[in-house]
Amino acid sequence: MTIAEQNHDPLAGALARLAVPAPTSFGDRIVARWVEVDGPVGALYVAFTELGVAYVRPAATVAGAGEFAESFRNHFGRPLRAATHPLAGLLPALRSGRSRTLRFDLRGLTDFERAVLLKAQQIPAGQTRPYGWVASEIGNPGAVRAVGSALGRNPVPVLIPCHRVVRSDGRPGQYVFGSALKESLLRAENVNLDEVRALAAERVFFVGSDTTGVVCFPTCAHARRITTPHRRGFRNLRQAVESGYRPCRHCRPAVPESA
DNA sequence: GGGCGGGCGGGAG
DNA sequence: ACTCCCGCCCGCC
Repeated sequence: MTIAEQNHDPLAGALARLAVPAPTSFGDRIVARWVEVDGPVGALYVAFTELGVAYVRPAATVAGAGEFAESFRNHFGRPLRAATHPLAGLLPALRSGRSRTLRFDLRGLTDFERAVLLKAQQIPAGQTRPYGWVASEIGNPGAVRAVGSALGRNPVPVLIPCHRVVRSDGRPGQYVFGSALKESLLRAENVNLDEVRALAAERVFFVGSDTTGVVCFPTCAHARRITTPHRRGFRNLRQAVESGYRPCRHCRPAVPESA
């Protein structure tokens, strides 16, 4: 029986009006859609609801679209069907590594988890920040491991770039899909992991310019512009501040909590 | 320089 | 509500 036919039946019509309160099509309010798109290091399955992107998996980490849809149903309790075309803005976001204008459906998450993900989203492509930085920035400087846990539950990896959150000793750290994929993602956006590693071997985790007196995380766009003769490395931020440097306003290196 | 415990939020009973 | 227990950690011995 169609909606039009129901409308000729007073009872069915009344029920239909109760059951369909919103302007968008009933189907799209229940059924989420999925697409397969090219990501920076291979294909991605991307599911989205009426609110935005809700679930992302690298195609290589699931057996196929069927398993992806089943996993989505388990997590979100609603069906998933193929979309005719990708969500607007999805492909540009993947191309640029910037997802700030893309909409996400993060309703299933706690406030803490959302705060962590929104902060991770602010890390520019090609740069990294430590877990402790995310914790400080969201106002919970001690919640470092909780940040790791929250990132581990990121339902929309790659798009919300939890792979840009790394260990403070310069190593990439763990990743939902393994640290190898984390490294690949970082290399794909031209993070110089070899340089970071070389600096870490010399216990350098912050880089400053002796002309500007500004100290940055090594991957900060401003740190990369410092010419070699003026580049100065620091083991920790306290050391830099004691030498008269101030934290960069763009990458905002945080004071170690135990200092 | 590797191991250890502090530390916090979340989730399962 | 109140345990536990765990985690993409951190910095200090």
